[in-house]
Amino acid sequence: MSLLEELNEVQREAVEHTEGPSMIIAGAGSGKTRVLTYKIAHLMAKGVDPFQIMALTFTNKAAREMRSRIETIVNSTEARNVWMGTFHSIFARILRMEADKLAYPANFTIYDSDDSKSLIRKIVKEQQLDDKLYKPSNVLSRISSAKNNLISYVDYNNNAELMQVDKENARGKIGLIYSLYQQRLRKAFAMDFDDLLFNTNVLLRDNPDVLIKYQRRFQYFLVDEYQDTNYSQYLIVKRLAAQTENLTVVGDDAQSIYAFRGANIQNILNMNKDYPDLRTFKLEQNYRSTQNIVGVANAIIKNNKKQIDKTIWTSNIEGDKIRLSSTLSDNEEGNMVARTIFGIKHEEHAGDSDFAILYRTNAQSRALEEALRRMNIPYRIYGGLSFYGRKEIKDILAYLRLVVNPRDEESLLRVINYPKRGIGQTTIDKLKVQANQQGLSLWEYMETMAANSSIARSTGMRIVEFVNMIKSFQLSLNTKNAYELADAIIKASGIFTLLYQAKNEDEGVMRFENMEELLAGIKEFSETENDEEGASSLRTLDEFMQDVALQTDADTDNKEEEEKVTLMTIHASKGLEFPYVFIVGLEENLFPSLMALNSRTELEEERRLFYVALTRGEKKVFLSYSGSRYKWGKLQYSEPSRFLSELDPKYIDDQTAEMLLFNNSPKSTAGVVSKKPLSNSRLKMKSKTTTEQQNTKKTPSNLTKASEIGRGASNDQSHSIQAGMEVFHDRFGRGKVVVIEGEGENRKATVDFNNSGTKTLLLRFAKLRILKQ
DNA sequence: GTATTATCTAAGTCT
DNA sequence: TAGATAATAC
Repeated sequence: MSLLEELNEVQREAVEHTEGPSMIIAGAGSGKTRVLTYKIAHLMAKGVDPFQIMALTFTNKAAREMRSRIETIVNSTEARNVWMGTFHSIFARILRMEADKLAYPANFTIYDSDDSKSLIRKIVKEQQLDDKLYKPSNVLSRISSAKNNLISYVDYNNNAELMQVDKENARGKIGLIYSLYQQRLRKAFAMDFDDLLFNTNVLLRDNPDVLIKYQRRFQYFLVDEYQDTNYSQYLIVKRLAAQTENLTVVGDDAQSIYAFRGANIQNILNMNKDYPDLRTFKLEQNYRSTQNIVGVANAIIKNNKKQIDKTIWTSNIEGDKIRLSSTLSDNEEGNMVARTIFGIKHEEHAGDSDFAILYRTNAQSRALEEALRRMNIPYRIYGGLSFYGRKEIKDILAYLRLVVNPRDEESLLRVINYPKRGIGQTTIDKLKVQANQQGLSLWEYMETMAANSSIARSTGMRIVEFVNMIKSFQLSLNTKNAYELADAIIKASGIFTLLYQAKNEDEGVMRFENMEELLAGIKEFSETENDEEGASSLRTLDEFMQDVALQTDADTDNKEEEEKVTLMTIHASKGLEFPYVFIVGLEENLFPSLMALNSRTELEEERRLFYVALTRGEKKVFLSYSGSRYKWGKLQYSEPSRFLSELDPKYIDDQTAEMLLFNNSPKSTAGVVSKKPLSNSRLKMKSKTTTEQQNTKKTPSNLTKASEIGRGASNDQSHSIQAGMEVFHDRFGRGKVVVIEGEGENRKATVDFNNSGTKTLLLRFAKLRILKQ
């Protein structure tokens, strides 16, 4: 079979092993997508009905891409019949079909985490709990991890251990909040993200007929990024695949970066316990990156204790070394990255889309954006405040959601007085109380008001008007297509006028355009044919809304926007590759994150994250850190990441010292960069001791805190250094001071180093130690 | 009930 | 810094 010829031996074996359980341990860049794609193609070529194949991918976009590649390979559009997508989207689809078994309507709403948090905030308020103790995000993550481990709210409240832990943390009411939260979700006909998986498990557990139906329907299961599945996902797969055990999982323990949302690496490690017949394939040849990149990444990941034994190698060229640079501020870091991109574009004829800038946190994107804009380099940011996260989009979507499911209370409250229609907080509070007394949802109560014409108060009239408006939209749900209805909603609700008028304000134009973009998206949806039901079927708003909650930035295709530099978090870059990769902000407390320093497991996850970042690069990887950075509006000084000292110097082109001087403009008073050598760890220890000596009584907790302004800037010895002295520099070694210039902050020394030549160093950075006066 | 102003507070990664 | 909420004035 010709399609197999394009695979290496292990890849081919993995593809040809179609019956029974198999696990593919796929190192970074080893062609796992290729194997998955070919395996599905191979199954189809063997005559397996594509309707019997379920493939769970990490993003919906990945699924789409895989699908079109399969279509090319097998030269047929049959691949569209493979069920392919993320866990959340595939099982949301199944839940909608089987909703009645769970006493939900098929058009239930999916609450995103903002909805979830706002609901929790309300519950905390209603229960008159301390909102300092019960922060929505904390409570939600507690609930979320319970759900991911299939602990229902009833189980939770009956679980002595969990209750004890909460009590000890002075958060004994989390069980109660969980219960109320679930009840409110149900009342709103809503599920949160975790419910999609939780309820799928409930569905398959409590309805043997349904389970059997899907076990028969799907004969082959393929799961990508298996290292990032949680218990809930694991059990769904296990249940569905129990009949045929034709299960292929692909993953790499070294790239597990989602433990924070319940991903359980044990799912990979325990595969052979669950499936004694398991065949394991190891893909160890990296086809993506240069030897230098593979080498540096391997050296990094070696610092983690727990991992599956494997050796990633490549026959690619050696390539350039990984360049490490430092700057004084985050803005300069941005400038440096932009300048480098500009240079490479011209020298190496690279396109903008060949570059990616990866960072640990979304907040870091701003300085980079500004720098790219200054250099006229087109870019696109993925994640962060994504399109669907913008206020104007959420407002519109809230209307659309409300029309599809009027019991969706989050949406109702969002738009009941937007645009302003004279229904204020006091009215809403009254409505809530009355609805509660009658045991009705807010919407149901408002409906009875509409039917009951005896209400004459002007506010009552406004409520009736609002209810009637929503109801009139509902009447068109099945007669108008999604676009026609959405357009009508925007106009009739007053949103269009409001945003049109706001066009004069600074942000207004953007908002209006965003609204237009959303409408264009809905229009496109309305005009595409429905795969399953043929061209005659109307594409309704109902249908459109089903996908929206699970749409992410990574899923949106950007046809005309191809040629742009990509900015994203490392998490979002998983599975992607770029010729040139910049990893920025390699600083303590940022990467690794401050919050990950408490435990080895968390720190190891950060290290895997670094590994993922490094292995995105094909040709060149650039690392950088900055001596200072704006965080929450304040300037904070930062120290180089501990990961830098783990870099094997033989792969590194260290430019940090040069950068320090290069960036030293008299104006810039920002920043303290403590130079740390990467060449050997003993030296590193030494430098640390000197730092500690300077700050008398530096407690461990101080060490982990971001240094405050003004602290650490002092260097006792730097003031006493004079020309003629013999000094020691951590990286350049011994040398003799030739001359001292400048005052205070800008005091610098020209030093003739024994082995490194003559350098001019800013004393406040250089951390010179005096050897001989 | 609403508009304006003051104050608070968040602070990580994602479906 | 910026978004959300609380307090205040109208």
